[in-house]
Amino acid sequence: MTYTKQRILDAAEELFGEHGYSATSLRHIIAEAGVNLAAIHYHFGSKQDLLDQVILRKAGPMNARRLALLDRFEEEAAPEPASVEKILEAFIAPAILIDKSPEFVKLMGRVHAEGLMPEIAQRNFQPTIDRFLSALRRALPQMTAAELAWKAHFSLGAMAHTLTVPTEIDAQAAHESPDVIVQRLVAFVSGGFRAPVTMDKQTEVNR
Amino acid sequence: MTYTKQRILDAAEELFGEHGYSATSLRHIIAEAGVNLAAIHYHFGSKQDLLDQVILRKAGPMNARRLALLDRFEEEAAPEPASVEKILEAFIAPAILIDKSPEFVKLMGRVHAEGLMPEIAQRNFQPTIDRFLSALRRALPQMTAAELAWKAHFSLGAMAHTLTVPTEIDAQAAHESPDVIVQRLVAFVSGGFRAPVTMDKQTEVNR
DNA sequence: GTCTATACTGAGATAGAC
DNA sequence: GTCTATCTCAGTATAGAC
Repeated sequence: MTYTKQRILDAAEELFGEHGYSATSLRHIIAEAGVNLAAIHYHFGSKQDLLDQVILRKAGPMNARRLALLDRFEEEAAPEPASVEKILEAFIAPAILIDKSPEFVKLMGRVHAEGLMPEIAQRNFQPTIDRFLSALRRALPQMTAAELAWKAHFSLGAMAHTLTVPTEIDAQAAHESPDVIVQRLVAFVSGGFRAPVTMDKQTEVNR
Repeated sequence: MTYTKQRILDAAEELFGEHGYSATSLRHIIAEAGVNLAAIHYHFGSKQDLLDQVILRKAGPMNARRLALLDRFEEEAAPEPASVEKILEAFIAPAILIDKSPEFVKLMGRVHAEGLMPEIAQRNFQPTIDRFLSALRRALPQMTAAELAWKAHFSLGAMAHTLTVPTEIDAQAAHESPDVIVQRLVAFVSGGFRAPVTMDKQTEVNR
């Protein structure tokens, strides 16, 4: 990897995380990186592809950490399946605690939030997601596939929203340590997973 | 309201919901609406202000419905406070079931997701949010303010993510009726709210 | 008051010289 | 590999027709 390419990736990670994807122009990035505009298109092809590369550079280690944690928790629980809490912790903690790099955490939150998770990244994440879904199926054998999929969807939403700047939270609460935030989020989504469904009646709203 | 202004609002609501805010150009909107480009700036000032007006046009009735439901549920439960489930249902259902207008539902999801909830809309939503937070405080008197704020934050994330196109869900599950989705989401976030916090130990990840 | 024609600035992208 | 110049299209601003 050339020096120029490296500088572009670093600047892009910082600026995308700080201001979001749309709000960051390639001209901001070249100013921060001290390179020429065309260099971005030479090395990456497009702004979208640059985002892909920024994500993929760190997503690999992040997902490896997730899978390692899941393996460990499953070993510790054997022969029983790992608990819902542990499985969700293995998925969530590496996303928030990744090597003390808050820029990347914010970036991942923004990428989820802006609906930009690109196909390339999606492909990269799919094996990890599949592995976690099958772990959850073992932990919750009575749950239907549709219900599991929805609960995973809700959980991803809660996680993504948490990764972005939490402006809705009191300033005080927002300054809690990442460890505490992980615990709060894991407890919340675990409660959601364990909650029973009540599908036997119309919603009250339509009475 | 002039005919031109009306046409612009309708076209903007449809296109913002369909393709997102950033991906929709003002020139797309004027083509759909059959008006002149400058008419947008005459009537609305800017693209951002146009989005504000699109949201405010329907947010008022939506929040009114939320508050009406909350009032009814609180009356029915009196003298006890309304249950967490009912409070959350009163908040979530109108966002998803709003007058059979899936375009606006998608738009609200995208606005939350792209982090665009503009200040004007924020001001418009704040009284409703405050009303619901105080209802939740009554339903969960033992919960600390920080914990309640975080759980509301997680719930908003799950809801916003759900409003967007649920590509991560199986095609089958995605075609469930809005009623069922409301029930699933209410059950999920209610479980999250009722889940106990376990703040008494370090996360396992750091061992 | 409403709307149109036109132009300005900055965005992402590309071709070609070096 | 890198840089200059240029293209198209975005949001925006304004002058003026009706």
